[in-house]
Amino acid sequence: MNIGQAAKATGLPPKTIRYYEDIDLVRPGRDANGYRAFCEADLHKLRFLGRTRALGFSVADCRALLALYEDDSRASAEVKAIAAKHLDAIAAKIADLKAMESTLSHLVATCAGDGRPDCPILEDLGG
Amino acid sequence: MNIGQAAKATGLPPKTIRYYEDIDLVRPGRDANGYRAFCEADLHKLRFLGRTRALGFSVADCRALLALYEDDSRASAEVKAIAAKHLDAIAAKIADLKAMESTLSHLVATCAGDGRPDCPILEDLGG
DNA sequence: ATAAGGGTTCCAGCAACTGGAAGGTCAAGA
DNA sequence: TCTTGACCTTCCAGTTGCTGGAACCCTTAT
Repeated sequence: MNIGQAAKATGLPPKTIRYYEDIDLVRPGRDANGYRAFCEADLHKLRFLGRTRALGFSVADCRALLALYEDDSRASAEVKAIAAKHLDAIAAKIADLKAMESTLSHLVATCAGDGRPDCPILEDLGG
Repeated sequence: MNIGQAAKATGLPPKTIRYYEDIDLVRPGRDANGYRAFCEADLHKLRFLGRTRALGFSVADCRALLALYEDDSRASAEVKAIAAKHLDAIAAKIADLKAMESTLSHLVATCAGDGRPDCPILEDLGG
């Protein structure tokens, strides 16, 4: 199976798949003509990576999770630790964004948004 | 006033201030010895940039907002448009993160996190 | 024969800094 | 006076996770 087919099968762009090979996340074989040859196990890994990335894990975390996934003697505590830490990071980001949203929505609400120069948004930003 | 003083006065790291000069967001003068010389207007700009960046605006948006700030004949509609668009982007990010948080918190809650290999997190990620 | 539509590699660039190296400047203390 | 330490300068490289593009090869159909 070519990279194009693998891309369709996994939902990842070909460029991304090449990149994942480049950083050794996946190691497809090669056909005689030099084309990458993806087997089912490769596709499975790629889908795994797609899901972990979609959950916002860093590539480093994805690598660690993949290694744990393939290690039958893993301790689930290791997995949970990575996930819990990421969950904290997500919560922190949400809090940051909510603070920005709160500030900004107040400002936007009070700005007339017409042709005049008076602007509470800029007044606030200017200090 | 040196860059170190300016950094303390604005809360921005010296490296960041140099970077902002590099991309022409601010243009401090120079002393005879080659050191940057920041005036009050420079500090004011830097504080403005610090606040806009803290609200999550891209540097491109910050540049546009700064230009509007310094343009007495601006229309507040332009400012509001930029801010409203950013507000939408923030809301979208929050939604994304909340979805991740929801999925991940369920998974984390169901994982024993002990020494055994059984792991609902990995089972889910594996498909 | 050729054209379209795959595939390959490698290099550059994005955002917004940050770290570090190599070196110039300045003020204070022995 | 010399030196030490804390500044400052420039420039280059690295970060994260891809993405775009150039130049070129392979396969299949017309």
